[in-house]
Parts: sequence; C-alpha cells; structure tokens
Amino acid sequence: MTEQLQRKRAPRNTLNPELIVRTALELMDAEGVDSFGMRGLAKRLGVGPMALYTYFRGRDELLDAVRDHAMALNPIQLGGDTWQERVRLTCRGIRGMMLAHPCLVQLFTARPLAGHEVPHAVEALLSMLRAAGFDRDAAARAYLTLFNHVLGVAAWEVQLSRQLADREGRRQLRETMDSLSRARYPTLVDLVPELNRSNGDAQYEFGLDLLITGLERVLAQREAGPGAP
Amino acid sequence: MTEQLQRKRAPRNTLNPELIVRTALELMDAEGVDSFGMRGLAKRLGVGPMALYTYFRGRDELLDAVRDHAMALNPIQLGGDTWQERVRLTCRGIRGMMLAHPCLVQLFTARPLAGHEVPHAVEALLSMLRAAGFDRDAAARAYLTLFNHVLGVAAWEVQLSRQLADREGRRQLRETMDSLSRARYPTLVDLVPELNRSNGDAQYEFGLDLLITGLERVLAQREAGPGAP
DNA sequence: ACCTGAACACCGTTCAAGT
DNA sequence: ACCTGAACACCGTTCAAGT
Repeated sequence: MTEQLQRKRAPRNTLNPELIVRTALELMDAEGVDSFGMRGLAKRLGVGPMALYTYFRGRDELLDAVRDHAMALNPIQLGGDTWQERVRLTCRGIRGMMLAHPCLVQLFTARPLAGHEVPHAVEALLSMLRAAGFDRDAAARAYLTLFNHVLGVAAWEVQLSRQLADREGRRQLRETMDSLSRARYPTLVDLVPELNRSNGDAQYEFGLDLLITGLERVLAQREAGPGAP
Repeated sequence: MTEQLQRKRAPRNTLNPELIVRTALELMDAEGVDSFGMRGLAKRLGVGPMALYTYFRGRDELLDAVRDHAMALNPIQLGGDTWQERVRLTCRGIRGMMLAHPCLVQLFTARPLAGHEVPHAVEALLSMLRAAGFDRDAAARAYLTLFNHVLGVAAWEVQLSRQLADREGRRQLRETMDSLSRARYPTLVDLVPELNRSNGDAQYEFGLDLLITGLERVLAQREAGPGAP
C-alpha cells in the first residue's frame, strides 16, 4: 500500500486548474451558485482553502472559469435551411447548454458577457439575423430579445425544480398557492394548474414561436417599406 | 435640549416595521440586494443587529416585506380599449415599478411568486388575456412570456447601469469589449455600438411588439381554426 | 414588548511560513 | 511552485439578559 505517501498532510501535486473547475461545476449544479463557497470546494478536494488561490485569484475569477468550462462542454451546433430554422436551432443549443448545467443561468444573470465562450453563440445569432436581412439595430435587439427569452425560461425551470427538490420548498410553494384569494384573483386561482403544469419545453416553444412570428413581420415590413406608403 | 434622553444607549421606541422596510428598500436600491445585510441596516438605523429580529423572523422574511412594500408604492393602473392596449399598459406598469425600485428585479428572480402584491398584476394580465379569447394554456403561457420579457429587459438595464456606476465596472466592461477578436466574431464586434446603445425603452418596446404580433397570430389561428382545414 | 451584548458557526481573503 | 495554518474582517442568527 502507498498509505504512507497519501496519509495525513502535504499531498503533493493533487491540484490543477481543470480538476478545480470540474469539481466546482459539480458543486454549483448540485447546490446552486449561492451555496457554493471556496471553503466547501476546498474540503471536497481534500485541501486547505488557500490551496485554491494558487490557481485562481478569487471566487469571481473561478466563477468565470466555471462558466467558460461548462459552455465549452456543450458547443452549439449550427445548421438549418431558412433563417427561422437556424435561429431555432441555435436557441435550442443555448437552451440545451443551460439545462445540462443549471448553474449557468445563475452565472449568466450574475455577470454580463464576460469570458471567452459567450461570444461564439452571440456571433452565430447575430450573423444569421444580419444575413436574413435585419438591419443593425433590429439584429442587435432581436438577439437580445431571443437570448433573454431562452435565459428567462431556463431560469424559471431551474429555480422551480430546485424549489421542488426539498420538502420545505414544496411546502412553501403550496402555502403560497393556497393563500391566494379566489375572490380577489379569480382568473389566477383558476389557472394555477396551467401555470404550474406549464413545463419548460412547451413554454419555451410557445414564446419562441411568438418572437419568430414577430420577427417575420418586421422583416416583411422592412422589405415592403421603401416601396410602399 | 433633550440630549440626556437620546444619548448613548437604550433609545426607547425608535423602531417600527415600516421604518425598517423603508430603510431597507433605500439600501437595496442603492447598493443592490447582494450587498444588503442585516448588520448594515441595523447600523443605518442606529440600533444593534438583533433589534431587527423583533419585527422580522430573518433576512428572507424582510426581503419579502421589502418587495411587497415597493410594489404597493407603484400600483399598476389598468385601462385601454383593445386587449393589445391593455396588455401594453399593464406591462408598462410592471416595468415602471421595477425601474422605480431596481432591487425589485433581483427580489423577483431570487424567489418565485410569494408575497401579496404580485398576484394583483398577474390577475390583471391573465384576465385580460382570457377575455381576449386565449384559452387556458395560451393565457398562462402568454402571461409567463410577457412577464419574463419585462423582467429580463429591466434586469439587463439595472445590472448595466450598476456596472457603469463605478470605475472598476467600466474598465472591466471596456476590457471585455476590446478583447473580442474581430477575426472570430466579425458581426459581434461590428455591432458592439448597437448592442451597447440599445437602451431600455427601445429594447423593451421592440420585444413587446414581437410578442404582441405573435399573440395576434395565435388568436387569429384559433378563431379560424375549428372552421378551416 | 423592545432592545442589547456576547457568542456561535460560518464566509472570502491576506499574510507569513513551510516544503 | 505548491500547499498549510493562523488570523482578519466580515456575515446571519441563537441565547441569555437587561429594561
């Protein structure tokens, strides 16, 4: 046995950036970004808290590294014949990325576009919108709207599933629903089943359909614009 | 002078729930929810940290109270002739509420619909969608999509303005923009001005127009649906 | 009831030190 | 270079106590 070498303290070269990032990603996906801490990560890795600071300047830098790593794991694939299909496929890729690693939605909302992996998806969306005929402003705004929808639906899903994960969360949710006054909020109380049942995929597709329909109209008006009154 | 009474310690009945909530709201709007702490609030109020626990069970309960209070300050007004106008006006009301108190967007994303003020806006949107002719599922999904858009655009705005507030944030943002490779991301680099200039109101209106256009089509298809192939 | 003070169990991070 | 240990300046919250 090599017990003597691994025993007790001073475990040599057990750490490296990738191992740290991978373990941090696991912890964040499991417990959420808020619950993630340097000390907890260090304990999980079997080292002292300060060992991590050899590889990362601090918590924020580690968060960025985790986000880039998670995004690189699920590269979005491009394709599609029409611009509608291309937009759908890219958005679906971004959505898949976020669902594969739920902590991504929190990391996105916490910090704006930093890091090196975000621009890839952005470039893809912007270029296909421009190629479809949207002008500079419309392309920028369309991209922001689309990304916002993907992020928002994923955030809702992740948060809901996290809340439903433990007893206390379920109790709290049920209490909120039960406390709604049917006299004051008849429509809301009536639609509680639909609001809860509204699972991620259906909700995502519904909103994306609305946006693409709207974008088609923007494009049609722009093409007919200069010629018509 | 009444110096003797107010001096040093034991300041009698200086605290009450409303004062606490109002002060907490100010702090959150100014510094952000993450930076807000019970100890800082207590110091601001000139009391010990534990004085707050006489009125609120803990930090989370106080956050909920602050959200309810902020929402009650800007009640959304209803009106409009067509369902499109009604939806626009209600969404604009929700947006105004969030812009008046930026911490609201963080409080919304942190916890789902708890509290007593959220349901009012939800009921308003759901009932006008139902009255417009949307079925139960479509009304629920349309509401979620609309609310998500309003929340997302506001969150983007708030976060950006907070980042632009201090020197370090501006430097970091500029660094991110400058580090983008024009060779890899030509469209993105080209549209950086449009993406940054894309201010809140224009971005908000753009996305809302897309959604309403999409909803009009859903409604048209539903009305023509049972009769047409 | 209303507020205080000390204390507990946490944080992220700095500093000096070990190998 | 790579990791440790003690320590600092923070948290939210519990507990016992004061008035």
